[in-house]
Amino acid sequence: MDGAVDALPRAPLSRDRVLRAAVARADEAGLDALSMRKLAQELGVVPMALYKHVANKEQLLDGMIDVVVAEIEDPAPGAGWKAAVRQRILCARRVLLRHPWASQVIESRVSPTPATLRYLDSMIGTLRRGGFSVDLTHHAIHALGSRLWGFSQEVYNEPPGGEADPRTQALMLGEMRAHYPHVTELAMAVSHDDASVVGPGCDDQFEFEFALDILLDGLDRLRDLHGQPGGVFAERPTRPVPGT
Amino acid sequence: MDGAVDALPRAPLSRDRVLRAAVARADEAGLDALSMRKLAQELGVVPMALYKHVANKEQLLDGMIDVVVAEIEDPAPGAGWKAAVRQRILCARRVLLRHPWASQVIESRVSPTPATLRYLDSMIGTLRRGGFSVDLTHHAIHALGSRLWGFSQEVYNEPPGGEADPRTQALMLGEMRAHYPHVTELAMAVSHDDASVVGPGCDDQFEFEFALDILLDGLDRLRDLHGQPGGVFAERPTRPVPGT
DNA sequence: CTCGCAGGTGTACGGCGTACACCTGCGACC
DNA sequence: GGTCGCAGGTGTACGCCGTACACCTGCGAG
Repeated sequence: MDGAVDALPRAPLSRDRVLRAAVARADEAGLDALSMRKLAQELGVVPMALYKHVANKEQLLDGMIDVVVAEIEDPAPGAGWKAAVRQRILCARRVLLRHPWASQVIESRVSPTPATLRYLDSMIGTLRRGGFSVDLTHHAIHALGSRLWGFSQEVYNEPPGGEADPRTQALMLGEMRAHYPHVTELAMAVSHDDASVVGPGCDDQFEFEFALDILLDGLDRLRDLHGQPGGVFAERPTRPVPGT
Repeated sequence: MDGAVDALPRAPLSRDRVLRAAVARADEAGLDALSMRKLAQELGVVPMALYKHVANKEQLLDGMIDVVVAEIEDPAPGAGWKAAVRQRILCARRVLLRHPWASQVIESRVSPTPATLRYLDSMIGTLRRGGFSVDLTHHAIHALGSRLWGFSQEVYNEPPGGEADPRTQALMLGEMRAHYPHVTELAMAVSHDDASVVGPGCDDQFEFEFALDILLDGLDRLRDLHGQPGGVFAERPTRPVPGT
């Protein structure tokens, strides 16, 4: 009974296999459904086996981010800095839309992993070659913030209340209009084709690019001021004195 | 032994007391240190007692955010839209710096609470009175994103490796320079006064205002285009057709 | 006087991350 | 060819978490 029966003796684990399985599970079942125990089960292995390949759950998450960030393609060479940055960030966004859990995890990381450093380095390089001073580059990276990684940190998409029957919904609408008239006006205008206030209603991709372009245009303008004597962001501007 | 001894029979719980205690604990011990059990213990009560005042932990977090957001002061009346928005957001930032855990919690909320709606409503109102069309207001809110709440969603502040003895640190610096030259250049320039690459080194407040001003200036420009015939963000512009 | 109910309690369950001791099978080396 | 070490998988156990559910208790309304 125990001879050559167990046909597939199960491919051996490896850090890579663990990470890929974790990413897959998070993709299809969400981040909450990703526990060391469930992941181990999915790999046909006892939970503690994972710890031979990742130090702990934090490092698992680090590794998962590395996998995801590595999916962001290199920029097409030859374009201007703005097109290159824009294209790359939109690519990052496409990647992150494939892995909806990733934004939350990226936010929670405390120190960068190799793939993120590679990405950052390349992005910084693009700006520097585009004529940005070191300092302006620094500010630009901060200003882009999470948009660098392709997500936008939306405020609440969902109205309160969720779905309810139309009658109470109409009632809630009245409440809303009374207490938060401006929010209501905006929500109604945005979802003008829908009958109700609910639903995403707004085009996330548009909003993302809208803000991205404001930032890129603003940075472009500042870049042009660079270099002239006393220019705003010439190399080594005086930093504001700390602690005032 | 059990007469009038237990001098303070403990003030009765209330939703408000629970929320304030939770905020206090998170402030001083961090979000990870906030569990229903610990919170109950701090209130001198058995864990399940809390559930008479909040439905579950999610609702506890919602309530905590409400407490924090309510601390954001109303704008001084009479200023222009830009000054009003700017001042209010900087106030929000001061509040959030007092409650470092709050940004993480805000991000994780799924539907808004009363105080956040109040805040949003007021912010939208300021923009509308400042001459923004409904649509441009909508885009503006999205573009500001988490900056509305006073946080900026920073990319990693901390370099990899943490603190180590100077020798290995110098070694790591070499590694860094080899693999990530642009990141290293930037990091060195930013922390030019420190001897090492580590440390925050950069002025978060400056970075925050830098990005904020780019956005506000960009929005201002778009606002000026409004209203003229065929203007970019006149009322009811054609939305990009979805799904292309 | 009693009845109901808001508010506090006790016990228990299932899930989590992971420390620690253990086993096992394979490749290196004498 | 025998031994040894060690990488990799196992089993058990601990302490923490959120919270369901039944229970008690004391107070104000009737």
